[in-house]
Amino acid sequence: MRSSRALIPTLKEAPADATSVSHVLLLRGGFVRRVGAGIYSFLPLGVRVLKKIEAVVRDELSKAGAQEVLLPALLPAEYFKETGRWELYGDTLLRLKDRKGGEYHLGPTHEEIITDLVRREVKSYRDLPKNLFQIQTKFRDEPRPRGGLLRCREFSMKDAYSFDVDEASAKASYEVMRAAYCRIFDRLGFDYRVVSADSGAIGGSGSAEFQVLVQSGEDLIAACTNCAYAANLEVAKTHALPRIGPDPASVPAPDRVHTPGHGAISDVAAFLKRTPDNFLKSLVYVAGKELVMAVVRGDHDVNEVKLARALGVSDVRLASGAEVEKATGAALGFAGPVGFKHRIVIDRDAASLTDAVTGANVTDTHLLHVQPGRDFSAEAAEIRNVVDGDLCPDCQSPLKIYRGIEAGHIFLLGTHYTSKMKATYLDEKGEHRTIVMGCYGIGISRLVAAVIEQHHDQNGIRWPLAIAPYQLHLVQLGAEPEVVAEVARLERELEARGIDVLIDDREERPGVKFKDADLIGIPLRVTVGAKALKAGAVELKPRSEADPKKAELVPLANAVETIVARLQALLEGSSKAG
RNA sequence: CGGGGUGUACCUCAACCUGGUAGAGGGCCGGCUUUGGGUGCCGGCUGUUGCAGGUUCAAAUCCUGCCACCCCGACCA
Repeated sequence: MRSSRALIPTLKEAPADATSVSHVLLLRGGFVRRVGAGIYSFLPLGVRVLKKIEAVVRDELSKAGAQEVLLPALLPAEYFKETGRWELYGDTLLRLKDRKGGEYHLGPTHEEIITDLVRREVKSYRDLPKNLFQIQTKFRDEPRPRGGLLRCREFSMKDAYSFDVDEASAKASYEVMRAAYCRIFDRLGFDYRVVSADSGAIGGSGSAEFQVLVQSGEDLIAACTNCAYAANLEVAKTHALPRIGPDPASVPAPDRVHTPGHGAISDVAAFLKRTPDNFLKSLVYVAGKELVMAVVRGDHDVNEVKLARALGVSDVRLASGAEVEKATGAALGFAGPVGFKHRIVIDRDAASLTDAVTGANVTDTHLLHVQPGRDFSAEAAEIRNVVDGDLCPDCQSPLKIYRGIEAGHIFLLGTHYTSKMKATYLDEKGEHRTIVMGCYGIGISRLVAAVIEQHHDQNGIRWPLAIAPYQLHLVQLGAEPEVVAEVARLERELEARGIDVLIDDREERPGVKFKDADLIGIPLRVTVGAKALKAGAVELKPRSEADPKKAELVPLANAVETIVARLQALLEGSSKAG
């Protein structure tokens, strides 16, 4: 492809509404344009990247035994009504009506639709297992789209669904998909971790996320520095901490202390000359209609997802200042578990504290010498956030906290959907049994952004070869006949070798072309100009080389072979990454 | 949905506070120049100042309402 004929509108300046690196570079490089909040058009370069990612995904999934289908995006309401998700999904579901007033929605995910297909077509244990996937546009009316392609309301997703005769078989299907996902993420050149995760609204019994590790990621994950343990902070566990404080038997009775104006833990700690880990931090939550106090060590934070799970509710919210003051009878900052009249949940590592300090439920007052279990009773559970340096629950090595982008998520659904939708088969004995299901998602368009978040420098994108929009950027400098002829020869011979070449034949100054080449980020660049041609050579420079002057002179006679060899080496390099 | 912010040319922004004919740079078009990391000079095109009301002789500017977008939080591929 020749740049002079292509639509590759690069921008010198970043549009003001883009903040994430990938968003800025996708706009500046001419890959996408914004149409509305969380709605994007893909330009030619963007489409090429999408297609390359899709090709890798299709290849690995078909190797894993999955078959591609294409389900509609426009869906009658009846399917989601059947499983209750018509109500459950809430405002995230994009609903619409047809001319007759019939209720429809745009598909945010397709468990119901695929299950309906399978229950109609699969009748016998002989028909199982099945694994079906599609690559399709999904619609979710996100409360807050952000970061360009990182979180869209319309986005491309690969979703796969497995159907098995029983749990053991479903688990095997799940493991096959997990392995396929690892190969996909390896081939795409990601630095990623597979982490245990909460199943969330999709439901089901187990799940793992594929988290691409980047500083700008919105998810927090805890990963062991020694073994394979890794988990989303929402579910991460730790080995119990050693007890802090003296022998419980030696702790005197609680004693009030005047702490005027010192509500915050750090303030009181400094005022009382103690460290925050001597404190029991007490937060009042509303779970359903019930008030609950969550108690963690002063240097720890409550994890609301874990708290909700410990309480057996779907979510909790922090009580308002007024609610807290009504419940404790004291100003905000002086709540404590001793004498608290509602349910109390204490974090395991707070329960082992002895001789602790807590709020006294009296304004400007704290209690010293508080002893969990002796002075108040509470249910113990792991309800705090894991922090850097906590110990791995499996091997007790230190955990480290990373930030990540959730790029893939796999679920063991069990019979969550199939039982509601009566998707059954006849077993060998002629008895009806419920199909066991798994589902597997990859955010294809999100991956485009994730790649850039992980592969860029101050000059632009650095695509891994496997998904670069073109494999080679041929930069033509000047328009002397010998330059034009050499460019044409390379174009012909390289394309004959099956290489995707983007040729910058625009009438632009060299600086403009080099800047654009760095911005667009094609992994290998060949420069054809009078200067090198005089020496009978062209210049070769990988995008990964930061030094602008460092280019390799390659004699014309070897140019094609050298380029092919370099691309081969790059491909092997990127598939080893991650 | 809570909090914060922004809407002026294709892009980045100024002018708004203190009302008086809407500007710069980049881009784009033309000319000359330059030709290995966004060349320099000259000329040119581009606007219902987000929308609707209101106040005023006069509104980008002040007031009211609405809309859109971005960022931070609660949710998710």
